[in-house]
Amino acid sequence: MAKLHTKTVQAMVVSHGLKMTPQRRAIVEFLQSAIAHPTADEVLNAVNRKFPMTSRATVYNTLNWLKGEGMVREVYEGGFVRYDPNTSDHHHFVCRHCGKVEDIECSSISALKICTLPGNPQIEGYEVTVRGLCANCRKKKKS
Amino acid sequence: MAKLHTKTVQAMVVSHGLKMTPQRRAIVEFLQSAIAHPTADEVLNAVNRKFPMTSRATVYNTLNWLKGEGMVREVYEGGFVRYDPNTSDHHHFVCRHCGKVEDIECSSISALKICTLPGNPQIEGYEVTVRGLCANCRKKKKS
DNA sequence: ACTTTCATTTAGACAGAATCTAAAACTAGA
DNA sequence: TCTAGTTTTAGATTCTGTCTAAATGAAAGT
Repeated sequence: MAKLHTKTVQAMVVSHGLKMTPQRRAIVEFLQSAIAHPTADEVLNAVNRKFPMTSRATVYNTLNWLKGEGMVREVYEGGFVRYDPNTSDHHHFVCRHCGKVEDIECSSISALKICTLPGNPQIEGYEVTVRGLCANCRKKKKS
Repeated sequence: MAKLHTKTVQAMVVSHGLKMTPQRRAIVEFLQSAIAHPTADEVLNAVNRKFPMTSRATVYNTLNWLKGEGMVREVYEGGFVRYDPNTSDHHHFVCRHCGKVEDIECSSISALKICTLPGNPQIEGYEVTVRGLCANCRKKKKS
């Protein structure tokens, strides 16, 4: 599964009869370069550094569209909605102390065996949130 | 681990030098009887049916206190914060069609083996969100 | 049962996040 | 270049959640 890519977005935009704009491009590019999981506000600030007049509405429209197309994931942790540009199958680690959200490769976790669930729903996937103390906070606590 | 229980809450309240009020009781009772995972607003509406003057602040205060005491869990799905009165260790199933959130017993899922994560953080627990089509939506799609 | 104390409730103000609107600007294709 | 139709923008609006100060009410002692 591909990570968020400008070309992919461009193609997606065109195939939907939409238009590629500098703002959309800037949003996508920021998301690509983001190491962490930015909030909508962080995206807005970042894009504003490039296009000082970008409005909140544009950022939300674009994020929601990307979400709808499955090109970003929404992650809610510590009372904030964050956007995750990594759409490849993966899980999350959340630090209970600093609140940081880190990606976990699928391969770091054993596959889940899900037995029959009540009602027998159709299972399409799953994601795991691991909680604990991140390396940094762990070190700080010790010293 | 116990589910939310009026007696437990009563004891907890007293042991903290707090006071048991009809509003708190109504909130707890509604959470107990809730099959689904109500939003703060749904709690407010439900409690207002019994005590028409209950204010938003009271509901949030109580929910936050219960959360702080570990007597309810916060769950975020479909853009909404929900409250889960089931504090026993369990996971969630989310229907991609109707958005319903259902509890999954721990025993329905095989234990996870988490290999060494980058940075070697201290792992304290994990929760799983299974996604798919619930029994109801599955039936409707077929017909 | 009465009083006192102090937590709690209330309504409404407030703050922040997200959505909506209508007019202006722009993209992309002809 | 021109045009049609999408997108952007600023600001208004809505919604969630928090805060405040005044009024209320629970619980313990009398």
